[in-house]
Amino acid sequence: MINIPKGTKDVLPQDSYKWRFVENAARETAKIFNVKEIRTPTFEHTEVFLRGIGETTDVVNKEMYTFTDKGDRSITLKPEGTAGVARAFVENGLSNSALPLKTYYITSCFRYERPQAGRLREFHQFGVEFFGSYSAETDAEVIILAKTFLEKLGLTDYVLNINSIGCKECRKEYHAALKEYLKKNFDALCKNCKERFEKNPLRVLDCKEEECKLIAAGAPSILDYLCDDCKAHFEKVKKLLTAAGVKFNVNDKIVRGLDYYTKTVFEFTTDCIGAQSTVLGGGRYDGLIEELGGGKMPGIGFAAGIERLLLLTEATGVKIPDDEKVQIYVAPIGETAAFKCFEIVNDLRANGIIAETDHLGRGIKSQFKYADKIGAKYVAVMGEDELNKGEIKVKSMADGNETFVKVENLLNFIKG
RNA sequence: GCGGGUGUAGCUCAGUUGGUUAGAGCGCGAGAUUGUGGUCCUUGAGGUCGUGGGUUCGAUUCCCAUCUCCCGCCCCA
Repeated sequence: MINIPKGTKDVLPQDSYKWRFVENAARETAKIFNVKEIRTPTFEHTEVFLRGIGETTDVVNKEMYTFTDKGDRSITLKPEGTAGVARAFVENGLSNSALPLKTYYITSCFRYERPQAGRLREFHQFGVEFFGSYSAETDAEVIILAKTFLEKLGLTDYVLNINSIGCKECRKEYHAALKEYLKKNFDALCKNCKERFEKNPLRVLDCKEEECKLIAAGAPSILDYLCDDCKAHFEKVKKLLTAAGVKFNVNDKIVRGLDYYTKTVFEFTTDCIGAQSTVLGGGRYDGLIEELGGGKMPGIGFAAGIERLLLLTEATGVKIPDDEKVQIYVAPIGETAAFKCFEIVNDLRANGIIAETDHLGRGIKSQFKYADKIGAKYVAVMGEDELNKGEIKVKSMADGNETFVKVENLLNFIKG
């Protein structure tokens, strides 16, 4: 037997309706916010992610599916959605379109990691990217969109954390202050954080080690170092969210692991699905388009992990509506009747009825069993008698009532 | 990349202190006076007991290795 690659999952026919439920909620939310779908390739030139996500990040350093193709090009399966969309934005000259340009996608992403609860090597994201607006209204709208989406799914067990990590300018000052502070506590830091000190001191704030948490608690806050513009921006985002009735915590310890983020960052987290608690995360990236060779162009977006959302619906008992059931199973008895039933079923389907009939030449009894299993609302039996009279005997599976219906009236009978 | 756990039927799991044909429930198939489902009953199919070595007269059971899946670290959605 050949088995599935590590860290991947089959979505089986009996479960796929749950995925469609999430995807439909995503598309409906996008529609209301006038967000248009964008589809970019599953793989890109590795360069896109090196430049976009940042060469020092863990995602780029140790988690990418990178290979050389037969034309000697370095290709990488997308580990996230934003960089590819940004590349498409630049390449297609979308800065000349009506701005802001609001896009979304539902896509597979790939990261070479050890699988665990809520973490797979191929996973799926619903993501949103807005381009062309610096305004706080845009930040607030993106966050409200995210919340609307989660609400549409019926989710409630989550909290929203927001922070501002400043622009290039104020982050520089903060970095210096943070390093100054960390230097004083350097010996108490965990092994990992000692390395982070040089490469990415911000990440120390995010460390889960007890000693580091203590040190992080006393660290200077980025919020005290924001420049006037960043500060005003963040204040306005908070004000807009509050006015919109969005509950949030300001958490100056949240840091995102992708280099492109600036100013507003946010995470919707839950404690219901294990250690991988972020179900949706994102932020502003005002330097990304330039990094990929475009002009000066702000952007902001988020991505939600579909598998994690599905885990959360399950963990919190969200009721996902059942998949569509077969409306009528047409059961023939004998060859001649089977021919007629095939015709009847075709006709019902042509009229939009979910209809099914025998494929295996089964007896009437097992046809009923089958019809029951697939959840058929009605079973219509056609044998010699019915064939001769031009009728069909329709049984309601819920109450067992049987009615003789003229074949030409069957469609109307089913409809109501 | 590092740690802990796990691996017996499609699924959930028993079991063998090493000994002839390896079990249950669920599911699946067939039947219960041959034109009627969901309950009950009868019956059937389905496992090289994760894989490869080793110990042994004999291993699914003991030992070693390896892989898988699960959980955690790291990181992120």
